[in-house]
Parts: sequence; C-alpha cells; structure tokens
Amino acid sequence: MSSGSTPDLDIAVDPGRRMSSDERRQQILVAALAVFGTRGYDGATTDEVARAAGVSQPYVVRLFGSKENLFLATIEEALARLLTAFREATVDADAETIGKRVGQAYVDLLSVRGLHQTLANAYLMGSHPVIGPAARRGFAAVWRFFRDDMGLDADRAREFLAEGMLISTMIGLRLVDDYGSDPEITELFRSCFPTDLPHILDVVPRGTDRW
Amino acid sequence: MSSGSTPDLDIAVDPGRRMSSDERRQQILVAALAVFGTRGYDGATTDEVARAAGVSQPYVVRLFGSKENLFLATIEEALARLLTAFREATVDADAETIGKRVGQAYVDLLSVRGLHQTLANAYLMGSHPVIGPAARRGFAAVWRFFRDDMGLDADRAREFLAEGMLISTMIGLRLVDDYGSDPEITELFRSCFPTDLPHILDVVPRGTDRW
DNA sequence: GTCTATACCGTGATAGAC
DNA sequence: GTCTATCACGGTATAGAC
Repeated sequence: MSSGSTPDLDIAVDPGRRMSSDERRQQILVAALAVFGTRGYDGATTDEVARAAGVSQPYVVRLFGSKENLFLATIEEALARLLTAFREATVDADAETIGKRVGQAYVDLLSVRGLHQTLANAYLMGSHPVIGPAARRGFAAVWRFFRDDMGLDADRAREFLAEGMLISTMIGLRLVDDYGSDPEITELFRSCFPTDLPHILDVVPRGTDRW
Repeated sequence: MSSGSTPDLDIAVDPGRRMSSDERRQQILVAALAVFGTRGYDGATTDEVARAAGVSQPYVVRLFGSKENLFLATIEEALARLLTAFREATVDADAETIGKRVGQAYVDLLSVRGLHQTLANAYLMGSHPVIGPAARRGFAAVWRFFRDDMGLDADRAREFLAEGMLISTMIGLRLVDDYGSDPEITELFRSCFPTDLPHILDVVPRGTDRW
C-alpha cells in the first residue's frame, strides 16, 4: 500500500483500482524512474518502487520477474521517451533551428521525474554483465539519432552528447536545490546555463525527491 | 584476508605487513576508489574494499567509522588527486597550451583505477543528505579551478566541464571494452575522440574491474 | 594495529490465498 | 490481478581477543 515515508514520490493515480497488467506496468515504470533516478540501481528498493506506485512489493517482482529486469525495462522506457521527444522536435525543423529544438526537448524532459538520472545511473554501470551492454546499446542509439536523424557531423554530435552529460550531472548533483541560497552554486549554475536556466528552474521540481 | 573472487581489484602491496594507520588509510582509499568506481556507493561493500586492500572488513569500518565516512574520504582523495594533477599541468603553461595540458592531465588520471567513476557516482547522489552537499562542494571546487587558476571565461569553463563529463560517461559505460570488437561502438568512440583515443586506450586498463 | 565471531536488520524473492 | 506472510541471504557494525 502507498503510505507514509516518501509521500512526494507517490504517483499512484487511484491506488485501490484494479487495472490491466499493462496499465500497472506503465504506472510502475513511472514510479521506477523516480525511485531509480533518486537512489540509483543498488540504492533503490523494489519496496519503494512499489509504494510509489501504490502496489505491493511482491507484485512488482511478480510483474517484472526481478529487480534487474525492472531496471532494464525502466531504461527502455526512459530511452523510448527520450528518442520520441527528440523525433518530435525534429519535425518541421530546418538545419538552423534543429539544434535548439532538440536541446529544448532534452531540457523539457526534466519534467519526467528521474528520467535523466536513471539513464545517467545506467551509464555508470558499464561493468555490470547485463545492465552494462544494455546501457551501451542505449547510448549508441542516442548517438545514432544525432548522426543519422539529425545529420550532425562528428564534432557537433560530440558537443551535443557532452552538453547533455553536463546537464544530467548538474541535475543529479541537485545544484537546483541550492540555487538562490548558496551564492557560489548560484554563480556556477548561472555561468553554465546563461540562457536555459530560467527554463530549467521552471521545469525541474525542486526540494522534492529528498533522501 | 585478500583472496579469491576479485583478484584484479587486489592492490595490497604486502598483505601481512603491519603498518602505520596512515599508510593503511591510504592503501584502503586506493582500494576504495577501485571498488566504489566499479560498483557505486550502494553497490560496493566494505568487505570488497577490505579484501582489495588486504585487510579485514571490520578493520575498514574501524578506521573510517562507517561506510558513509569511507566514501566521503574517498571522494576527498579523488578530488585532491584531480586538483593536484590539474595544478601541476598549469605550471609553465601559457594561455595557448594550458587547455591541452589540463585536458591531458584529466585523461592521464584514468590510470588511477576508479577515480573518475567514483566522482561521477558522487555527482549522482545530490539528494543524499550528507554525500550530496560534499559532492556539490567538490564539483564547485573544480569549477573554481577552471575559473580562477586557469582563468577561463564562463563559456570555456562550461566546455571543459562538459567534455570532462562526456569522458567520464564513456569510461563508466566501459565503451573501451567493446572497442575493436563491436563495430558501432568502435565508430562511436572514434568519432567522439578523434585525437585523444589512442592515448585513452593506452592508459585505461581494459577487461579488468569486471562485475 | 588487526583479527574472529557475531548480532542485527534490510531486501529480493517465493508460496499461496483471495 | 493483487495481497499477506515469510524465508534466506548478505551486509554493516559492534564486541572483544591478541
């Protein structure tokens, strides 16, 4: 049951309702993004995911088979949303605006709690025998999008990747939380994102996801 | 005792020898960099750190007080080495070469097993009540170095940070392991590091640190 | 300075009812 | 489709000897 210690991660729509397996899976995946994003793979518990989704812990395991499988499914979900958003950003965009559009899409995805952080966590698990390969495939898929669908040259693609990693890092660090209170963090953040910052501050939920 | 399951992480110089507290601390920190770098904070166990350092698990806890404290000390160690290497790279460097020099220093540090990965893991723990603030301080310190000691403007500093995060990501993903065998990874890696790659391949230990 | 033994607890997974 | 009960394991930390 969903109750108690982490109310801010609770995303259950209608806790008691009986729903289709697919609906539940989707709901659990959204919860998993938030939990894995905050705690990382090993730090997250299937119980916390379950509570965030408003179901019981054994049911989460039942639906996905194992914690490892749940994480794999969560990565897939994150990548699917990412690439879909990117693709949508490229329609009706000329070579002039396409970069800004896709960058914007990346920042907009910050509103999906834990999406970037979950991917960032996966990217750090390269030496895991099953998660590692999946993470590499996912990363390669994003790169392929930059190269093939966006038609970027190697240099621009690298810049895109690098910029994305920097944004992810600053989000994972939760620099946002100290923005405005700690003068140095404020300056660091400002100087790194002279243009995007207002939008980031607008779209990122601050002070939530607390440990 | 150091034995068995993860021989490649064993860095004990002389397992049986009795040494000063400070020597042991240092030895354990080097082991901790490798273990935390591979497994992350929650995935790592104090026992694996102990075995890698050639001491008993309770002794690691005894010396550092707790796993959390050990991790904080490990981050400090990583940052100290990073900033020291950066500083050394800036002496006798003019405005023309300083960028290349510091970048080179960053890549060279890949030879310290787990250093970049440990920092990357810390950077993802922004919402942890005690590790989060420490990680933010560390990140800010690096940024301060770019700004004050290297005298970079905001734009160049951001580029440096971003490039660093990209390198960290690719290392954490262990793209190196598939380099040469997987054609797509090979191309991705090549196109991202047209110049540095030979050096990276030279300095990064491949196929070790396996799960 | 360093070990062995061990207490204790959190977590993933299974069994089985409804 | 979903829960409750429960088990087995692994991991941190403590006690205390050498």
